[in-house]
Amino acid sequence: MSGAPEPGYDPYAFEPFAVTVDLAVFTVRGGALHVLLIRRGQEPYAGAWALPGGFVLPRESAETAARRELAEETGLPEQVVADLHLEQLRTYSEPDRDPRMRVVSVAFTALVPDLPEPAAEGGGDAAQARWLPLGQAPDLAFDHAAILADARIRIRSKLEYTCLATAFCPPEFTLGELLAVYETVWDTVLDRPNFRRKVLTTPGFVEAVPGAARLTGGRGKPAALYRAGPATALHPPLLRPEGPTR
Amino acid sequence: MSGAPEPGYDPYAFEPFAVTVDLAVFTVRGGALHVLLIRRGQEPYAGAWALPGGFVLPRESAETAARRELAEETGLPEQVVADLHLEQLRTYSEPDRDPRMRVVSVAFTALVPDLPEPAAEGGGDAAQARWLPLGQAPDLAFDHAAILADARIRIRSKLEYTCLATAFCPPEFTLGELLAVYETVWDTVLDRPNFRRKVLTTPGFVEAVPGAARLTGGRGKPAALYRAGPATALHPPLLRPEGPTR
DNA sequence: ACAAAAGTGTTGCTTCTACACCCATGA
DNA sequence: TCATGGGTGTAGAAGCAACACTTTTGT
Repeated sequence: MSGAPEPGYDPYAFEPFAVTVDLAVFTVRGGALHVLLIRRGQEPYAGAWALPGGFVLPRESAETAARRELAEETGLPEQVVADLHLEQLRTYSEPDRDPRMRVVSVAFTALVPDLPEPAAEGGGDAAQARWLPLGQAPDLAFDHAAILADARIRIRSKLEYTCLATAFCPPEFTLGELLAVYETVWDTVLDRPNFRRKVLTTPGFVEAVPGAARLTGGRGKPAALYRAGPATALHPPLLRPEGPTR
Repeated sequence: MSGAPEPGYDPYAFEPFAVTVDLAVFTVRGGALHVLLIRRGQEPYAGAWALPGGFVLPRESAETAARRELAEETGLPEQVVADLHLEQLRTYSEPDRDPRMRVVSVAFTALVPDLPEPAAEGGGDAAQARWLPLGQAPDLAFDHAAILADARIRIRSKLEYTCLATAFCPPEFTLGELLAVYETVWDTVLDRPNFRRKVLTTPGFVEAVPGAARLTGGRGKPAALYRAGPATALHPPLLRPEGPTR
């Protein structure tokens, strides 16, 4: 930024802006990508579904506000919210995106493992918080449908060149579970042996948990367990097939 | 966002936020990456260099404000500003990033071809606008050094998997010029024949201008001319070498 | 003739893809 | 013993890196 408002630095010289945060929090559950939504308890859009979020307080950064609102509005466990990897998506600033007043919203994306349904009784304004599958997402308040669409595009391409997919998995996971994350988010079918090799030969993507194994589908050979490794980028990337394979 | 301020919708109920935009506009000139900076004419940081930018007006989106401020503060040609590809970098919202008041800033990145020095006399608050090489960038006002660093990281990786490099080139360019863009931004040396093949075999990256050729260094064989093609993504990507080759 | 820059060809290596096949477990 | 999911092997194709070599211009 640069330059001051012409009359000087009077903070009240302009029509004020409100600054909010919105969160697109995703998880993979039962072969479908789900997003965490709340049902609004107040006007405008009372009763409609919306992304969790809310106003940034005077002494907060957007990141801090995002974490606070997520904890308040959804029943996500304390620890999950604290450790969450939040990533800025972009900022939405169209003048009429909120009917009340001028509201600029900083949108974030986050990925979490499949968790139990959040406590139905969130605090704050949210009457209800639920995971809903993207395929049958209801109409959303404000411009949240657009934000959600942008967030989905972002995470789809992020899986290609980052190690973020492990964020969808519990602390210890099988390669089959990791594969399912990719297949679900990309809506494709990947070759299991090749996927396996790619993941294991990328240094730092995953680390084996020695000796550990787990049965997944009830049947079949128990699968070895892995933890997320220290790597964050995927070089070279894991490209998704172009044609819709599914 | 969701939920209203507790007392209702009174826009003045909270300490107001100001919303600004900041722009990191890059060009490649003489083998060095340059950024467009202005010298501030007012307090705070009067006399210091800063990224161009300014306040978002009540009826503007951040994108509109960015374009307007860029036109006002720097002498960039009308047409260049209108056609510019602006991309949001991220939003900076630390509470004390501006000493005057609470200011949240939406940062943008843009790439332009090597242009003549902007008119020294920008309008608005900017006393002066200049291209400065990144290597010898001065201290910047506010948190602009951090924004600039983030922007640089972003464009470096964007060259890998998008066709954005052509935005640094004039409408018609040689492959040698495009190569120079990559080598400058990445600070590496690339193999010319391999680079050439990669660019030409990526559908839609560049289009040949039939029959056209241009002498570049004064000497040597005239180079064929190309235009930017319709493609925007680079699949598969053009990965930069890891070790600092230069 | 020489230097400089553009452009072509070739070879070997690495990576990816497709698919066949074996292993461990529950029903 | 069969179905199911985990895991290994391999041959062909594709892509990439390195480098030798040809072409066209100005001096």
